[in-house]
Amino acid sequence: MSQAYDHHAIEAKWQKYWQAHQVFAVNPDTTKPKFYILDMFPYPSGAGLHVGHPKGYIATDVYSRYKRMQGFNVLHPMGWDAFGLPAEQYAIETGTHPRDTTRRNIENFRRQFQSLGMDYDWSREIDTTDPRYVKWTQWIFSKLYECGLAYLAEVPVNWCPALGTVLANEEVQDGKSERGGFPVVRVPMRQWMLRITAYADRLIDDLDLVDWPAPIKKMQRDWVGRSEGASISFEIADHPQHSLEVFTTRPDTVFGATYLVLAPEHSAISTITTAAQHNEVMQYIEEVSRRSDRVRLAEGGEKTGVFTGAFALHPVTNVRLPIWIADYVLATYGTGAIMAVPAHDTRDWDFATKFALPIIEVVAGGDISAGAYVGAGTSINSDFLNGKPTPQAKTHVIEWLEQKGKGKGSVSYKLRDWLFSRQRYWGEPLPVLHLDDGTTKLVPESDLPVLLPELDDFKPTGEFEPPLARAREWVEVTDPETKHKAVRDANTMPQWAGSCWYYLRFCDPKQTEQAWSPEAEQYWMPVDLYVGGAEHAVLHLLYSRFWHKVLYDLGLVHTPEPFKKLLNPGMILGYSYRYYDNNLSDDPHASVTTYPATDVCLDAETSVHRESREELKARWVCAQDVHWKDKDTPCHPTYEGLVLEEVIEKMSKSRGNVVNPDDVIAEYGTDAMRLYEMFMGPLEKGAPWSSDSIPGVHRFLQRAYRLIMGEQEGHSSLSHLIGSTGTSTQARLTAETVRAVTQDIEEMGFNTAISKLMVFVRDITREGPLPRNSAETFVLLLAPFAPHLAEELWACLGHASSLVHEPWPTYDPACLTPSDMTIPLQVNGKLRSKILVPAESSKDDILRLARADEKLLEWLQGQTPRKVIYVENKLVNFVL
RNA sequence: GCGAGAGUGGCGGAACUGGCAGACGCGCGAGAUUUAGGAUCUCGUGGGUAACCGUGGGGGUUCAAGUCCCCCCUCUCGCACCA
Repeated sequence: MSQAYDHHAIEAKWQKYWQAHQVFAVNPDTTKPKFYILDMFPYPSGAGLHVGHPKGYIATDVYSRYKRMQGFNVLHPMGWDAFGLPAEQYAIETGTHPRDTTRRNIENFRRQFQSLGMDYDWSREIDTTDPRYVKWTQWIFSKLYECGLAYLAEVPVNWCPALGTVLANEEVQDGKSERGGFPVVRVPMRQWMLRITAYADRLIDDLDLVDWPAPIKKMQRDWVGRSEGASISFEIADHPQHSLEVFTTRPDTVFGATYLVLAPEHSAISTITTAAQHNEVMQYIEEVSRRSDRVRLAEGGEKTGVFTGAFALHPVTNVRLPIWIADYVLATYGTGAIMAVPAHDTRDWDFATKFALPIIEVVAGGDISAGAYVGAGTSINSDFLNGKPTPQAKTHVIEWLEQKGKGKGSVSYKLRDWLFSRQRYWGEPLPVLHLDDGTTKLVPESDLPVLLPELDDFKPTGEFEPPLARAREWVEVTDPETKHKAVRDANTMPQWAGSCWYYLRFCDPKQTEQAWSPEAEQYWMPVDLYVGGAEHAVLHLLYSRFWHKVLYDLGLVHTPEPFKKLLNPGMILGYSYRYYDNNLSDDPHASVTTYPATDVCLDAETSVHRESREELKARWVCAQDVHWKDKDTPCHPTYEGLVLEEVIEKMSKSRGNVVNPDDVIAEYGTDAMRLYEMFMGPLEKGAPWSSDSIPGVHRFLQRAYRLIMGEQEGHSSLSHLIGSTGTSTQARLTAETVRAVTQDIEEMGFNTAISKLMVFVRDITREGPLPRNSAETFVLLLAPFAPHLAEELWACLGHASSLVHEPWPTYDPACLTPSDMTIPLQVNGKLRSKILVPAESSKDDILRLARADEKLLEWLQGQTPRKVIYVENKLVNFVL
């Protein structure tokens, strides 16, 4: 007996059909209502897609197919964020040009997407490395430059010698590079910066305009980190021409300031440090610069610092306050200097306690001997502020400082300007010329794009010189205007650049005269639904909002925000199997001792042996290779008796827990794979992949196939279908399924929508043969989830063309009313009986029937209920 | 440490404003039909012999609590000296 539902044949057939008939091509008719649904486009990595990736893509595919059937003109595009380090790393190792690697990877990704049956309009495909795209990325940079939002600055950067490049703060974790885990040191360097801080307030305020998950909004607000306070100027004893600016959010505590602290990088240090303290200070600064963040972290916040020998004068009392240097003050926040109020700031309290500095209480309400009191209260020991509650004290002291010219109200942000240069090859060159006189100018728009020079060797130079600098004839040019010698900027843009505006290019991807036409932008923007991982909660989403706002100010886009609604699909995780060994250097010839996870514990961030404290390294066994001693005991395949630890974590090659969608599709088909990923649970929730559950959804598809095609094998016979709408029960189930599935899709509740389709297939033929109307309705409801099977069934039902543009089914609400209903009867809130009553029963009818119910009477035992609660058409509760 | 979210059968998960806890699926059990298939169908499946007990634990509000209030525990994810 052959399998009736041949997913291979059906899926191949319809994917071919869709492509041949261009059914997903965007409709140029701009009078129709539009819906722009966007996936965060992927970086086409060499590993290809694993089953964790498609979850969000499948969800948008379901939703966009649904919207299309609802009559919307849907824009659902896909493209490639194709610049990036891995292709360059691969080029360094193998000499393969990143362009070739990228092209190959893109082809593989496109093939995988197509095999998933995605409804993308491939004619709108974008590749950020395409010169036709790079041109406009550079053009937008030019706009930023012209607006004064791009500037060169000497800033301390994260230099990673192993990668030969500078990394953004976000790419450094615990003092190591996020990619590769190489050590990172801080070095000053001349860099392009983008003035995102100029938009700080709007990046916070305009969050009110978008429908995003609350946690993401909060993360963005915190990242921008606006805080209001005052900057106060302190004169320095014996240096009348110098003063120190500090920023504080608690100017009301100014009378509690007992010392000042400068960040180790503060520029005033060399001026004010006394001869006696000079050596100690220099030594401290040197020490701090060598200390990685990781070491700081391990110290658990223990304060360190050194006295400069200098004193500042309190702006009100003129008391001499010692000036210290400590690394708990950050150079990059506020003014890099603080007034320390140990009584009311935890960090200052710790520091003052350690170095025996005075602590003066100036806000009542806490116990200063036990720790800092950081709450609000009434000012004390504070001269003209005494008796004032904190908010008034703040306002008052700011007024006083402003009058005396010793300070002013001010706002500080955690957000810093965006470091925009990378010393890499595989990125967009910055369209800038450096002239002899030290000035810079843009490459004229007519000369864009500035393309990458061809290189034979992609290795970083290892010096503070980008790989592009090696291409001498590319770097050395003549300024087309002045005919003077000039050099090209040899930096490239960070990977974020391309993804900052791709959603605009999708509106008009083939445009050659401009980045996008105003008409296309006007029609398609904003993105109605944007779906992608929460890992981009701050960086990508903040950067692209920033660019968008600049473009908005220039009148190039018509909405202040690019993404109306945002959704973060949860990650699909994998089971991986872990043990440890002591081969820290990965030496293949070393003699290695292995340990099970039970022997290992964590010391700060490092894995160490529970007893010997020897440092160990985690190792993983590929899931397929695990030897199962019994069903709960995974063991190492070769090291006898080594029990592995089962961990659920993000899928990655290094963990050996990757499931390839190609394999799943080959076995169960795309429709089953899509259905499984949507059925796993709520979209936003992460869950481990479990291949065991796929046969379940595959069975459902087979049942659906047989339901429509009939039980007969070999040939399709639809003779079992009846023409009418069937029994009232069948009509109701059909209407109810339309209602429920529609509502669930609207709410992105795909798992429950699928369960309702399952109920339909199970129950629709209980009372009689399948009515044609129910069959067609069901096929249309199934279409967004299992589009290939649905198309096949639709065709078999006698339709000549694809169902992609069929109207979404509707229902007659009158059909929903059942002829009777079950009313649960409770006694004291506990379910005791149920009665079946006609649907149109009144309250009195129901109560009368309830009181007559035999089971209930037993429970009442002749007592008269003290109270009877009736919930309309829901339940009756007798309270004794 | 701070912030956010989540704890429901053997498992993934349902349950709109408080109103029949466990939809649907996996797994498991029984049967039917079969006899080389990862097949199909039907029935059953929270625990307990029962009364009863059951949504992380403990209190509370209510006729009625997974849902509301208070306290506590655990897990996951962000942030981490931001003055």
